[in-house]
Amino acid sequence: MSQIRHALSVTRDADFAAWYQDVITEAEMAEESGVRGCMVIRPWGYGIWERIQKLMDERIKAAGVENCYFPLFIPLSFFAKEAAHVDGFAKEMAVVTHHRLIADGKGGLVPDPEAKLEEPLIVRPTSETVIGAAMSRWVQSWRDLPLLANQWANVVRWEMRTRMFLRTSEFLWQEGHTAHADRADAMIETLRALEMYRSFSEEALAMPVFAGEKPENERFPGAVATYSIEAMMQDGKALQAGTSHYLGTGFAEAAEIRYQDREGQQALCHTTSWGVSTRMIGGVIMTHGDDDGLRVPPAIAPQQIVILPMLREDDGDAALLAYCEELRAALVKQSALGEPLRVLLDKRPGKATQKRWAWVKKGVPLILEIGGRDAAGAMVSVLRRDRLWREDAKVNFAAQAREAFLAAAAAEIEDIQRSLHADATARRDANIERGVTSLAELEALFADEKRYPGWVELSWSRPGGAELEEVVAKLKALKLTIRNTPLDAAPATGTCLFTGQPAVERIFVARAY
RNA sequence: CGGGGAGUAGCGCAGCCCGGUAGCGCAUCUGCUUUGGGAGCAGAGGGUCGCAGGUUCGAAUCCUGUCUCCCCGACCA
Repeated sequence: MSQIRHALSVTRDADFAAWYQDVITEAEMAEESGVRGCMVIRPWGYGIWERIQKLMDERIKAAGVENCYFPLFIPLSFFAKEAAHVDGFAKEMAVVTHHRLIADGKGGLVPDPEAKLEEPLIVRPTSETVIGAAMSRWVQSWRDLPLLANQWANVVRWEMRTRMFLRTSEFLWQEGHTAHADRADAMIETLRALEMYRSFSEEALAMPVFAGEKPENERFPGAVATYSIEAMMQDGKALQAGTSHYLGTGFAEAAEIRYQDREGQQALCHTTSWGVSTRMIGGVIMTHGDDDGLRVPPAIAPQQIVILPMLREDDGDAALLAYCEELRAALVKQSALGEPLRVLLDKRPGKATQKRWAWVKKGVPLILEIGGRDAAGAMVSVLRRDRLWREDAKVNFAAQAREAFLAAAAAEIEDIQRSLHADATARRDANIERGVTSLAELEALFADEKRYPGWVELSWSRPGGAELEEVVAKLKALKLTIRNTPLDAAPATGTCLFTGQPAVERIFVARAY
């Protein structure tokens, strides 16, 4: 087994952070842009994002939410209206202060002091405030509610430390914003969005997650309650992959989103917001990637099957290409996961082996290498990306009769989707410790700096305020954070290992990205 | 924002300490031979050494500033 010559130069075991960077580079997903914290998303990475967009957008629309678009720039005064919101974002904001450049006399350009804006504009870090302003115009009567809006957009947060896809200064996302007549209706929407994210993550990304409520210290600035989906990466750390917030009436008060109820009284709306971003792609890399690069779940793979003709640059190529084209045509008539198969015939010149390793690193689910003998004998040579190596350390090609392969291809694509999800779920569940009942046990578990043991699920008394701050500080000493209170957890048992009070619920505790 | 490391050909790097006019591997191109599983040999092309100043007869190399990236911390829907 050790003779396997992997496609990447860094393994996950040797250096997980370097491996993550290497996958992104080698799979040609994204690259440096030269602008601090901002990345160029290359076709393969953007193709995955387009798949995520398409499948998520269908779910959003199915829930009756309509897409719209709001400005990139937000007047500073809009933002200043909700105090907690300002506090949460003030330190990481890009601000536009001028509208013109002039020559500095040294061959460069500087902002023209004469062209200073009356009121600075901030580049949106999130759009609650602008969308709130629109909602206050759109909502007049109880008949206008609920108001369900979403936008696909880019946002900017000037983070101190950035990592490709996981935390970039600019990122792409969708943000849903809704207004409701009362708390109950808004909570239903908040939890609907959370469940949409949970099922999307499991079904489309094949990434198992726990959906639950964040502790009060982790709430979105200005929110009354914040919910998240949390995924476990292969290094055992947690990734918050999506959030849904119940905002109460605070934002409605700031933006004056009011309606006249059935009794003729003015009332404040209850609002929600929810979003997922390009961070999900980082989650897919760290959930499914291996030492040969990315493995893309078929549901979000820009191409699910790549056909590589073994071109010889001779007279036989024409017949070989005709066979491959005919194979492609037969495949795209089939459907898997509810959509036609996405199949690419890679006719570019070059050696088939080199092209093969490029596709392996990109993680395309099925690779077909077709030579002259396959064409003559009505055969295909099939390589499953999720089962790349044989026991003897050779690449795991399976020679199959063309007809047999065609009959099974769609099922095989669906099997890869299932298999990636099953593997990720098994790995996650094997790395959750549930037997911790005291702080001393928790500390002992994380005592070894070299070996991070994964997540801990434990029971606590859900302290708040100063008492919670103490708990957070104790966990911080172990580099741990509270991820969420899973909605489907077993009932809490015993006493809280932090406060000694009777436990009321279970939480996940983990290191996080 | 603090500490550490780095920026030299498309990619990965050496050269820097001790200034003398640009090098290696992979990739690319050409030719020949191979080729059913990550080919071999020979030859060729490609770089204002991150950027801006300074010192010097001369700077990839020394000095100052600045931008960007990576790691650790702080911060962080």
